[in-house]
Amino acid sequence: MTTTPRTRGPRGPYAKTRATKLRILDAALAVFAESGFRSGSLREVADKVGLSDAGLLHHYPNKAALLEAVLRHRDDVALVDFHVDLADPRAVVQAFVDITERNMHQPGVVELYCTLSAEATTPDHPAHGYFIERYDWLRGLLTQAFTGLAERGELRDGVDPASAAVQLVSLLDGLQVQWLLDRTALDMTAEVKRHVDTLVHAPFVDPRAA
Amino acid sequence: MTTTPRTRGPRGPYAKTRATKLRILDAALAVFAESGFRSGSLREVADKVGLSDAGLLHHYPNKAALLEAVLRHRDDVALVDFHVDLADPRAVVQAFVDITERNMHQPGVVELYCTLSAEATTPDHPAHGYFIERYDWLRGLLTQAFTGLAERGELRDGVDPASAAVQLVSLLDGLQVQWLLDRTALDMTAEVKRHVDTLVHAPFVDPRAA
DNA sequence: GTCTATAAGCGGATAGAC
DNA sequence: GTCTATCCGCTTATAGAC
Repeated sequence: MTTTPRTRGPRGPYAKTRATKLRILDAALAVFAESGFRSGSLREVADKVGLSDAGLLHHYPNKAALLEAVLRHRDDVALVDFHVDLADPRAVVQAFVDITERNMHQPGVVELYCTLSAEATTPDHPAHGYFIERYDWLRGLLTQAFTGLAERGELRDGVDPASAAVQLVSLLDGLQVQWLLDRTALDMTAEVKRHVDTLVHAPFVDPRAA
Repeated sequence: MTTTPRTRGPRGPYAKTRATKLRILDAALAVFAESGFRSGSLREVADKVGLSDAGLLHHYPNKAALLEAVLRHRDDVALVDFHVDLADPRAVVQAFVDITERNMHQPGVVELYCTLSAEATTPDHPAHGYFIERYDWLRGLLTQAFTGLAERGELRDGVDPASAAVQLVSLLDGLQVQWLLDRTALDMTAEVKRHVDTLVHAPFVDPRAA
């Protein structure tokens, strides 16, 4: 008794529902990015899609479910682009530079994570657990990468891998706030590159160029 | 014709008003810190103080005015503690380490700036201008300090003062998000010290210890 | 699958009594 | 200086028609 999930496939059954859901996720991303989860309203999302409130709630049972869907969808999309060999420390670090570069061309996504991560620091926020896990994962990934670099003797003396991981993640987040406030104030990619160069024995060349 | 400002002085006229206003500012800080400006409600602030909504609005004409008062008050308080010789580059950099140390003992204040700065990245936010100016000021202060260190040959080779300024400010902000999410995840002060040590020729001793 | 109607509540802000 | 009363708008969510 195998039941095919009927929402799968671009042209399968429920194709229209699937398309609507994607449009809803896009609109919700924009609204939550600009106003956060608490202040962003379902009505504004619905208006953007051309639906009524009730129409929207047919697809996602409530507001928190919609937020979770937005975050899960972003993760899915990100994972498609971001297929990096986790065993290659240089590739992992380079990926963070690349992501920064890409982020400068999608300010909406930057705004989403910036706004939500701050909002979600309170324990009762629906995305609180999500962000704790996310940062744990990011720190772990980078700690492993820096450890790998250290073993190859490519890390500058006195640099602690776990510490370098925390600091790189912090740098990315902090740069985003200043960049969102004033996009002429700084060049995010350049700053991240410069920072990485202070950690790793120069020159840190893109491993894909080899 | 000199008119004495009657709200001045701890025991002068309107002393009660002054005390009430301070209690309001404390309560508002807590509410805006936890929920941000948009989601935080005047009612919650009023309840904390033991006032009605209307009673609160007698002291501050509207919500935005209350937020501005909170931020201005925080600046006043901070300036009292933070009287650093701006001509001494080491003292300025050390002050940022000290502030981080102090912040770990007042998470409410950290939450306030973390939440509001993210929320205020949208141009229509009442604190948008405040945060643009604040970051400009912080970057300028640190750029000057790092330039001074460079002139004395105390900056590591290849470190650009303006870039170091942006990165230190970013690091502080980013650390705060992760710290608020999980206070066991990292030691903010230790990370800031470590970062400064990678910029300045070690050892970077507290100038007050000399 | 999307709508209208409706419930039930909270939001900021004003007017005027005390 | 603080209150009560009130206005009006916006919020999420449900029920049921189409």
